[in-house]
Amino acid sequence: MSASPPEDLVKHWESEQERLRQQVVEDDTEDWQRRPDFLGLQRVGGVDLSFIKGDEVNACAQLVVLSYPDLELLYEDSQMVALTAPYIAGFLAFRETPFLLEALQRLKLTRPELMPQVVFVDGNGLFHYREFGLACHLGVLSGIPSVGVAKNLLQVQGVYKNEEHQSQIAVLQTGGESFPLISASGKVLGKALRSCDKSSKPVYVSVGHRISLDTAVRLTHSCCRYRVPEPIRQADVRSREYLRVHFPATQT
DNA sequence: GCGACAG
DNA sequence: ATCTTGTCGC
Repeated sequence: MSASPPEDLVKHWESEQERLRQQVVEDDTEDWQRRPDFLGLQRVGGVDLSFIKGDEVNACAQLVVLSYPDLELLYEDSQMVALTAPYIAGFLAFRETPFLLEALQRLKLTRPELMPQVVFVDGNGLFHYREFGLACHLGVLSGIPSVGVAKNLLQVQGVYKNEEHQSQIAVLQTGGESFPLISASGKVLGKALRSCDKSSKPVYVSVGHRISLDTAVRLTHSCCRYRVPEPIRQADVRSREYLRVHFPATQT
């Protein structure tokens, strides 16, 4: 048996994304999503991976569940994992999804009553080269409503990080204001959101699964104490803290 | 060859 | 993702 050349692996991944893309539900499927105050929403999840400096393989996979609307910690799980897939822009899901699904599975087995009603993902959803980013991937494979929130703009489908984009950002004055990210074909793939009053740098929100874009943007804003929505921020903080405690930097 | 490149 | 201290501002 010989390993497939990297280019063959990428071709396989592309076809897998195109196949799973058909299963994405871009609409609100839950009652709480249609309520002005999200009445009925009680648990929001966040996932993230943090890495040891200079180590491409070992990472801490983190899942947190926060209460809504108070955003207090209900559950957290940190697990060291060994990644196998490399990071390739557009294929982040093949690197991270397996370990995020495992975390959700552990929660289901140990504390099923704490399963989140929606999960925030560090990365894009439909705002992606083939409209199937990490948030869609995790959403479809888990069946849980998901939202993608990227901290940096991915130049995709005719959306450019140019002066026009910068001027659109400059118009956003207060938390909650946004503008659409429109593909060359005219579809709104996501929105740039000023997530709080304090930060002028927007986050990029897109549909993962089982939620509409407008609901995803509104929910993201309602989960922001700082620029990054609290579920993702907590997952990031806690996974890095785990690494700091368990893998202290080597001193010279 | 040059630029882009979620995390 | 991570490399990295101080610094300006509320």
